[in-house]
Amino acid sequence: MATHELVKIDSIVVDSVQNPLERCDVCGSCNIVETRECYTCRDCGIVLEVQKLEYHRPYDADIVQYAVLGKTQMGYKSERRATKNSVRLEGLNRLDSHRTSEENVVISAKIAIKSILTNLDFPLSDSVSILEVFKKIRAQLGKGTKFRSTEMLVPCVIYFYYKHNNTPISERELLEVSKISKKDFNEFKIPMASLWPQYKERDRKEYIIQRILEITEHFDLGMSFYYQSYKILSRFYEKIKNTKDDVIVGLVTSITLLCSQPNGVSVSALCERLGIKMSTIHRQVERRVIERFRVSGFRSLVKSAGLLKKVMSKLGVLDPAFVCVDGESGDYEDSLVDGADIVQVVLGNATQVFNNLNESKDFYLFLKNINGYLFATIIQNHNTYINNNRKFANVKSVGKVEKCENKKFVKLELWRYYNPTGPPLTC
DNA sequence: CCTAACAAGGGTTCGGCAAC
DNA sequence: GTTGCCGAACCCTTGTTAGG
Repeated sequence: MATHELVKIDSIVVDSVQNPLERCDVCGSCNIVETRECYTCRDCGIVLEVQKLEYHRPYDADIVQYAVLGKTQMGYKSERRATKNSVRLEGLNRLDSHRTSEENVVISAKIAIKSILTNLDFPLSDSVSILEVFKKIRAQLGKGTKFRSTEMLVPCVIYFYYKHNNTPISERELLEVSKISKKDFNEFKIPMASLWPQYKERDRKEYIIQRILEITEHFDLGMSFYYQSYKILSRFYEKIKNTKDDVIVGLVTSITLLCSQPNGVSVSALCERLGIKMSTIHRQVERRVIERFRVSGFRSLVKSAGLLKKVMSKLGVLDPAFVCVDGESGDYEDSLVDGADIVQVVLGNATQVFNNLNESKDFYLFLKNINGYLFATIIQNHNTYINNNRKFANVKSVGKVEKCENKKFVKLELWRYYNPTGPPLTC
């Protein structure tokens, strides 16, 4: 290899102003032109040592100046042949073109990553980190295995990289701009968890919250919508987490949407934005809310918005701005209260919750199990309950009752608790 | 101004597919 | 077989426009 360094010249010549300060190191010609990246000899195709930044990527001093054997291209083939040093240039080019298969994979991975990031409008600056993950994962895959190829691995790595960083990425759009099939993509999700353990550490809930915020901002629904969705998410997360992130986002935002005043945003538009189907949300609401709490009268997602709102209100997850106005939910509530049975409950730290001021007053919690729903009232004096002929006043649902195998006890799931800001009169 | 026809978007239902 | 999700057909509602 010659003492001078060779750099890529496969660019378009943007001007032909001769640089009088330079002379070709190989042929001595003064016929030097300035391209976008460098100064090039028009007679032999050699690029001079004087550096210019590449227009399409950040300048990398290591590659341009110190690459082993000069991993570069020395002009196009026709250019090399046209010079009087064609034999030597061809030889140098062969040396220059020599790369290991792994180096070729990295190069093709770089190209594939940048191509996908460009198509998805993600910053190219992420490509360096993604490539590092790509290398780590590929090193763990045995030779000849299915997902080792660039076409297979790159889209998978990009997907998990952004999911890990809680950055929303559309699986559908990713597959559209990738060569991997949906089937293969889904197949790779399982081994990926073991190949990249850091992925398990991602805060999935944080990703969902980010998506809720993104939806709120996209449809300009206001922060009350965001907080309400967040509250529903917190309340139901453990019960609804066994599905895709976007479906969870769609479920909680759709519930909020249906419980809020008409604002011109449809559930359909919301689902389309999330890349999920409205029928999926319909089924989720039916299973996770209607069937789970054994609510009757459900017709369909939108038609039963009022019913959904009543259920959410009774569960205590609706903010004041979303709660039903008086009289709106009367019939439903009454239907739940009828036919009560008294349930005896032993509360461990009840004093801290209901009487944090240590006043010398006794508070009694009376509970009713009504078709699996727990209703409660707190009475200051036990005799009040007795003297009122065991009449339940001001009852509200506060939880759910599940019978245990040992019928001496019931499992209580409280839907809300009361901050210890003072002794409650009634709940 | 009224009405009918049409289009478009939203919503519902059901079957298919893939994963378990 | 069950579950979860998607796709597509179909229905419904609403808005627009043309004709009387």
